[in-house]
Amino acid sequence: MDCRPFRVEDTVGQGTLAAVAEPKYWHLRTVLLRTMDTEFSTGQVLPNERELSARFGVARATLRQALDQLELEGRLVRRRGIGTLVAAPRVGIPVSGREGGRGSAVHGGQEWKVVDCTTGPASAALARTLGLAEGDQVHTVRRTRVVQGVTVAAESLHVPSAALPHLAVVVDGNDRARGVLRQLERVGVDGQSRSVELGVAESAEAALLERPPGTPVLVVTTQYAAAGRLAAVAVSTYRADTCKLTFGESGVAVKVAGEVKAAAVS
Amino acid sequence: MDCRPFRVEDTVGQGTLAAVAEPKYWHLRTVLLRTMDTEFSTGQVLPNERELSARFGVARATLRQALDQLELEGRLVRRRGIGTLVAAPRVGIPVSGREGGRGSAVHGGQEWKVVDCTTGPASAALARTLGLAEGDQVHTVRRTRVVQGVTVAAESLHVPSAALPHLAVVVDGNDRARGVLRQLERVGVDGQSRSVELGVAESAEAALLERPPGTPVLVVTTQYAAAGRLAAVAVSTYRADTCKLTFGESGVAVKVAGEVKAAAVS
DNA sequence: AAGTGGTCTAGACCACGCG
DNA sequence: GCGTGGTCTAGACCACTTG
Repeated sequence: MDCRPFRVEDTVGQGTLAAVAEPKYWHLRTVLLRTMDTEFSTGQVLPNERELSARFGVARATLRQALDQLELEGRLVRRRGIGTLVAAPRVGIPVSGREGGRGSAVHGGQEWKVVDCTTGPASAALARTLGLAEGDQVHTVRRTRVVQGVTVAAESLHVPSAALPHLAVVVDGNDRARGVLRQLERVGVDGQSRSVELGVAESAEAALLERPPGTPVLVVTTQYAAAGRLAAVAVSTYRADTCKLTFGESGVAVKVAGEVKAAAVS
Repeated sequence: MDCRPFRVEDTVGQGTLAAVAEPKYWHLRTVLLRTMDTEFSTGQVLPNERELSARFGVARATLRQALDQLELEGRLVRRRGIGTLVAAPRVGIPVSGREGGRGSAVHGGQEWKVVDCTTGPASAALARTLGLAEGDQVHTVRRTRVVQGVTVAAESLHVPSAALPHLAVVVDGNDRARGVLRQLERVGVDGQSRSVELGVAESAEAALLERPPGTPVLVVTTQYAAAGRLAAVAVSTYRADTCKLTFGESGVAVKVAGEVKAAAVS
């Protein structure tokens, strides 16, 4: 195929030496974005990088810089050996107490798949966030969140042993994980507080997310409280390329289905 | 100065042809991160890029790829003409109904600075999110959020004219903005629902945030409801490099001051 | 003027997916 | 084998800050 829509005139020259001399890659991004919106649809593959860079009269590295931006915005997916595809709009992923899975506060629904469960002394950083002394025993459940067949998040849930007095320590692996989660349910969770920040997936999480290391992720840190005390801390890393985190608050009964494109509302 | 801590042996060779042949830039990132954590402190400047790339025996572009990662994680700040600095830990920014400014639901506190206010027909995308017909009149208040002297966010608050029947239309600029905000207060807000996703700052927001275009941002979309109807939509872009968004829920009285480093809890 | 990060180039080779 | 994106190089020039 030829994929005519991309034309050289769009970017070359840039004639008007007015403006503030926008970088080439940024201008290129804008042109690509416009063309994608008007001439392409979800899942379609763009011309390959060598082709595009030639067509726009720039070095391949410069074109890639533009594609990097679009990928960060979740507008592109690049697959080695395949090509560059127009991405589907981001999926809204509920991250609220009442909505994940079956409605438990630690959202133990079927969306979550336990990877493993370990118990050991807390690192300095972890002890600090849990309000423990360094070296105190902590259960750690690693699990992934799978939505519509796609792994969208990896999580480490840390629970001080002291918070689960009735847990049989003999069981191991998935059984123990189940035990920890069930016990945590039983303890009851009064409330929670969360934070969201940008991060990159290290090798371990990256593998779980089926992405290369360095993949941008939204890091959600949740503190679960029980009886006024901190009962658990979860660190969840959501794939930033495909996820839009939603925090529903139950009082709202607005039934607007639309999605806001940040760009479109500027 | 010499900045000895960075040593060549850390990365060159990588001898063991075991492992999965980690990319150089990723390994470099790890080495830099470790050295920064142990030998440098907040605000300190690293050796310049040409120096570092020479010291590690890689091309400057490769070194920059590693620095790009660290910058995305908020560990580095690069200033043209100055150098590369170790960044301060991210600031926790409350994004909850009760915590911003003076406690109003649309957080009208002194942290927010109105930039301008316009009224005009809604674009197709905006009309959809507000549940209006395209072309319906909408007030748009642009403002920035300044925390401790730093502009951390830019926001566009969209309110359908129909939702504010008592607004005098004659006033303009800041007066109108104040009017819109006050009227919105008066209407009352029952609840709200939010989403967070990754984006990049376009030129307009980038300027407000005092960052170059393409800067990664956390896009927070908030829907405000009043009497069961959607009364307003706010699209806020927070600087991803410096901000950690916090969603406090009032029931939690946990007083743990610590911060979780995602990396440290893996 | 000197030093810094930011942009851009032209080319090479590698790792992956598919026919 | 071939085409794709991913990595890496060596070098050039520009834009910005500071003395």
